[in-house]
Amino acid sequence: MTLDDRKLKILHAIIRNYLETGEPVGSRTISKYTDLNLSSATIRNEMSDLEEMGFIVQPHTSAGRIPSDKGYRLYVDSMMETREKEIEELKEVILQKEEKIDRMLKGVAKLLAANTNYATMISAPAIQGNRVKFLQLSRMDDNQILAVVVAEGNVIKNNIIPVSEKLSDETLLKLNLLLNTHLCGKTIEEINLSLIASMKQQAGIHQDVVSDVIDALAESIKVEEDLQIYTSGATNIFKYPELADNRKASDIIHTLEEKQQLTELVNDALSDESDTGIQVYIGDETPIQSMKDCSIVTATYDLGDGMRGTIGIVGPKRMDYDKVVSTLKNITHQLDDMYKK
Amino acid sequence: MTLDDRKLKILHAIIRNYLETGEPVGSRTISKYTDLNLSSATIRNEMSDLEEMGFIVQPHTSAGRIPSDKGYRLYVDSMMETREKEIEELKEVILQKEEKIDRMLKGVAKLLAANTNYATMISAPAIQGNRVKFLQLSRMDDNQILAVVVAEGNVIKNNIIPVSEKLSDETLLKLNLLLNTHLCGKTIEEINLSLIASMKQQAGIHQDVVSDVIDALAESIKVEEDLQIYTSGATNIFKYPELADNRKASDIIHTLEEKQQLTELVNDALSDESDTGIQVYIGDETPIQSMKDCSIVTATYDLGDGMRGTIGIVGPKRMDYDKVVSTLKNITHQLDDMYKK
DNA sequence: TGTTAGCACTCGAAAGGGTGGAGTGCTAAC
DNA sequence: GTTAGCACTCCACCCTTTCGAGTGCTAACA
Repeated sequence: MTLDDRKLKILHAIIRNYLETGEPVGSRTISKYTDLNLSSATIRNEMSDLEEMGFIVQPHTSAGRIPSDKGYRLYVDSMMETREKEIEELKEVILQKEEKIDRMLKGVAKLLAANTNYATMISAPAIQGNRVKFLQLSRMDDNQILAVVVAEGNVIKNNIIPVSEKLSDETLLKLNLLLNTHLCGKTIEEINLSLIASMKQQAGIHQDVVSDVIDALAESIKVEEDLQIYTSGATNIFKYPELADNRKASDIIHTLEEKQQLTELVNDALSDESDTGIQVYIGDETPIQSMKDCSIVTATYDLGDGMRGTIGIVGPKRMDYDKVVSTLKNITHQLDDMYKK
Repeated sequence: MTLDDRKLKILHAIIRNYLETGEPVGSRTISKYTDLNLSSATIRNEMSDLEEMGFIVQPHTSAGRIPSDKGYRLYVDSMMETREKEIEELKEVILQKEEKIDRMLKGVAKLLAANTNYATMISAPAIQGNRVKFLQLSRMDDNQILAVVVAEGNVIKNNIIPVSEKLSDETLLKLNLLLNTHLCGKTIEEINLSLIASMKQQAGIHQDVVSDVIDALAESIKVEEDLQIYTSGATNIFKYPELADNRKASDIIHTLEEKQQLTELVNDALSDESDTGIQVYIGDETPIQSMKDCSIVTATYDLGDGMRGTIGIVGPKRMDYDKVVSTLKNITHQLDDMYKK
C-alpha cells in the first residue's frame, strides 16, 4: 500500500483537527472539514488504510481515530520548513540587553509559556571551555579577601577568602599580577597541577593564598557545572485533559520543578548537530521517562564564545508543532543575533 | 453552653483522627478511639453541641464530622507549646556553612518538603537597611570597568560598566578612594542626591563614571528588592485528595511557581512580632486567595545584621500542625544560631 | 475500478435506579 | 447523665438502559 497524496491530505486533516479539539476524529468530520469532496464512506476506507499503515489508531472500536506517534512524526517532518512569524513582544523583552542574563532567561521562559500555553524550560548557557578573562583580589578587611573572576561572556563569580595574616597592598598587587599573568586566557581545563605548582612557587610565602584562589576558581566553575535551568508555565499542562490526571500531572510538574532530569534533555539537545538546531521528541522518543505522554520541542541558542543553551517546550502530543517550532526559531535567532555583535 | 474538658477531649480526638484519615469521623469511631469509655450515643450528643458551637461541621446530613476552621484554630492554639524534636539531618545540611546562602536556602526548602510531605517556600533574607561594606572598581579592559559592591552580610553584587575613555590606574585609584570614603557604612537610603552631587563634584572630569557606579549600585539593590523566594515540593499537594482536584492543584502550584503572591505572605509573616515567630494561617485566614483551602505555617529566621527571612509550609487544612511547628522552630533556631556567631 | 448510500453493529458516556452502609437524631429506659 | 434501640438520611457503588458517534461491510452506481 502506498501513501499517496490523498491519504496524506486526509492524515494531515485528521491531525490538524485533533490538535484543535483533542477528541478522536471521525470520518464524517473529515468529509466535511476538507475540500476533497469525498463522502464519509470513502474517507473511512482511506482511514482504514492509514490505520493499517500505523499512522493513526483507534482508542477503542467504534471511536474516531487519533494520530499515532508515527503519524505525528510524519506530520512534524513534513512541516519543518515553516512560515516565519514575527513576535514583536518577544523582541522587546529580549532587547533589554542590560538585564542580567539569568533574569533575561527567566523572562524568556515566562513569556514563552504565556504565549504558547505550554510548559517551558530554558537552560543557562554552559560555559564549557570558557576562558578566564580577568581576575582580581581585593582586601575587604584584615581577615578577608574578595576574589572576583570574570570569564568570557562576562560571567562573573565572587568568592570571599578568609586569610590568617594581613596582606599588604604591595603583596596584593604582586599576587594580582601573578594570577593574571598565569591564568588569563586559560580555560578551566588548562589550569593543571604543574601550572598551579609553578605559581605557588613564585608566590613565595603566600602560597596558601594562591591555592585558596585556585580553589575558589574551581568552586566557581563547579557551581556553574550542574547547569542552571529555569522553567515556567508548568501549570499550563492542566489545560490539556489528556495530561491533567493527577498521576501524570504530578510527575510532569515534579520533573519540571526538580530540574535534575531536564539536564539529560539539555545535553541531548546540545549534542545534536542538525542544521536547524530544532529537535522534536514525540511521546516515547523523549529521554525523560516521566514525559512519555508529552511531546517536547527543543532549540539551541548560541551567544558566541561557545556559550550555548537550550530552550524547551513541553506540551501534549497534540501540541501546535507549527507554531511552537516557528516561535522557537524566532527566539533563538533573536538571541543569537543580539549577543553575537 | 461551655466547652468543658470532655468536649475538648472529644474535639481533639476528632481532629487527630481526621488529620490521619482525611475522612469525616463518626461518633462510633470516637467512642472506640478514645479512652473516655463513652458510648457512641453520648459522643453524638457532645458532637451535636460541638457543632452548635462551631468547632466541627458536617459535610452533609448523616455524614461524620470534620473540624471547622475555628476548630483547627483552637487545636493549633492549644498545641503551640510543643515538644522539641531533634532533626539531625537538617542540622547537617545547614551546617555546611560555606555554601552560598541561596544554595543553602534551596537545600533547606527541599529537605523540608521531603521531610514533611507538604509544599515549602523560603524567602531569602531581605537586606533592608543594609550597609555598603566595600566597593571596588577595576579595569577589565580599555572600555569596561568592573564594579563590585559588597554589602553587610557579604551580599556581593557585580556590574560591568562601559566607559568611553580609558581611565588610568591613578584615576581608578582616586575614584575607588572617593567612593569608599563616601559610601562605606551608608545604607542605600542614606545615599541621597546631595551626597551624589558632592561626589560628582569631587570626581571632576570623571563625573559620568561616578554616576554610572551609583546607578549600578541602585540597580544592584533593586534586583534584590523584589525579594527572592525559593519553593520546593509543590507536587506534594497531590498527596491530599482534598487539594488534588485539577482546579485547586493548578491554582496552588501556579502560585508557588509564580512566587509573586508569596511576597504578601512573607511580608505578613515578617511584620508579625509574636514571641515565637511562628504563624499559622488556617483556611480563609491566609492572605493568599488561591490558598484558601490550605493551611500555611510560617516562621521567620534572623541571620543578624537585620537580615530576616521567612520559611513557610503549605499543606491541607488537616496538616500535622504539631510536627510542622516543631520542625520549623527547629530549623529557624539552627539558622539563627549558626549565623549569629 | 473507484465512489457512495445504507445498514447492522460496537462501544463509551451519561443518565437512571436500586442497594447497603455509615452515620445521625430522637426517644425511652436505666 | 448515660445508654440502647430505632427510624431516617444520604452518599457511594453497582448495574442497567439509553443514546449517539463512529465503524465495517455490502451492494449499487458511474
